[in-house]
Amino acid sequence: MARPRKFEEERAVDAAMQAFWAAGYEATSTQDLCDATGLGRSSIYNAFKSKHDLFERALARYMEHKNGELAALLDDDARTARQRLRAVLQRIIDEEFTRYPDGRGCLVVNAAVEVSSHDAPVAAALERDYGVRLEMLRAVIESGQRDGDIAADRDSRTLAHLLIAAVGGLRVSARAGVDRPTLESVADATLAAF
Amino acid sequence: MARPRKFEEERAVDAAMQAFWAAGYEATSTQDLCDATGLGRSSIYNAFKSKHDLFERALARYMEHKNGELAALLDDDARTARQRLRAVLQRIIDEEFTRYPDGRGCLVVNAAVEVSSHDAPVAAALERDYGVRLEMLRAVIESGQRDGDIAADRDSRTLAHLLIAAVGGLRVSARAGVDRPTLESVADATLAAF
DNA sequence: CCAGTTTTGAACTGATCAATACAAAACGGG
DNA sequence: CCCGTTTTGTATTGATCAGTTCAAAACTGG
Repeated sequence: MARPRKFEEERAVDAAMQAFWAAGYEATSTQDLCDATGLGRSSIYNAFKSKHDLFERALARYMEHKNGELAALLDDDARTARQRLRAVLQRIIDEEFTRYPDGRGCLVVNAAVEVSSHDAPVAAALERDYGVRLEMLRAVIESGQRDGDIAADRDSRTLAHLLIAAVGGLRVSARAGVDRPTLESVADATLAAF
Repeated sequence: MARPRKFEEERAVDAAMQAFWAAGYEATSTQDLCDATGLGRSSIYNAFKSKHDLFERALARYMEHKNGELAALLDDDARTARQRLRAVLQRIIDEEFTRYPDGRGCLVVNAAVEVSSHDAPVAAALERDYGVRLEMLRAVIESGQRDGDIAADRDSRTLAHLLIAAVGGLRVSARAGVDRPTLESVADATLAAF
């Protein structure tokens, strides 16, 4: 064959993801991507078509990772459906204030706001990802409705959409400077709609 | 004195606001600002310190305008408090799908997500603006509680925070591709928490 | 150890970035 | 009408932008 690649493509995508996540798409230069990945420009442009292509890969990887975390949160058999939904909201708050205290937020939300309207492939990826999360949440909500934990007369799809919107709302509010105890009371109040 | 300015500063800020709103802060170049305002570079840099300064002015103007619209919506004496809150959510949906069908969304949300974490003065402006909206909504919610329209045992501040979060959530969901009827049912479901 | 293929680093592309320099043009008070 | 001030258009700054070129280095199957 030939000379093997010295880096793992996944590691590079991970590093690029961190860069895009921390600074946004436009504000991340190709030089930033070289620094973040530790690769030269040739290596990056050899492995990926363009900055945009690398962003799509980074976004897809983020979605994969975060949806795995969401599935794990929703799989907790020790909790009621309602408690699981509350745990999802709590996770968002923990991310915004503890896990990522630098204010980077969520790459999916950032991409939806910063790039989706100017970028059809990214918009399509976001729409697909939304559908995945919707189905995960709908399944949990319906199980809660069977258990009598969540009002059975409400449309489970609508409630799933509502929970996703609540996640987005918490994230935007956190970026606007709302403090943690306030967001926790907002999360509690949100569940009153379920 | 001397030669008078041929343009009105407010008009220039308005035009810049449109540009930032449509494309985002990073993606708007100073040339774009010249094109949008119809001014030369010298005129812009003579009237404003920098691109960043012009952005702050544009953001402030946006907030002023939008908060005026919000006040008008909340002042409708013919509606109950709950109906006014629903009208606020409906306005967001109408903006996202009808008024601004190009997907530009809300400049405040865009700024919160794209720039606030890297930009202290913008973050401070967003925080102040949040406080203004919070007080307007809290006043309406408390009047609804006096009328028996909104459950009086809930904390009015928390409900106001919740409504602002709902606005942010609707906007993010709209950017992620959720359709209009779905968002309207989400808006209805949100009010079940009040 | 060599032929053939791929990766890599460094230099470089033209374009565009935000911002400035400077002089000519345009004005108002006297 | 003209002096002093401000605005404006043009040209330009050095830096950085995303992306390419190209040859040397690195590797593997034979």
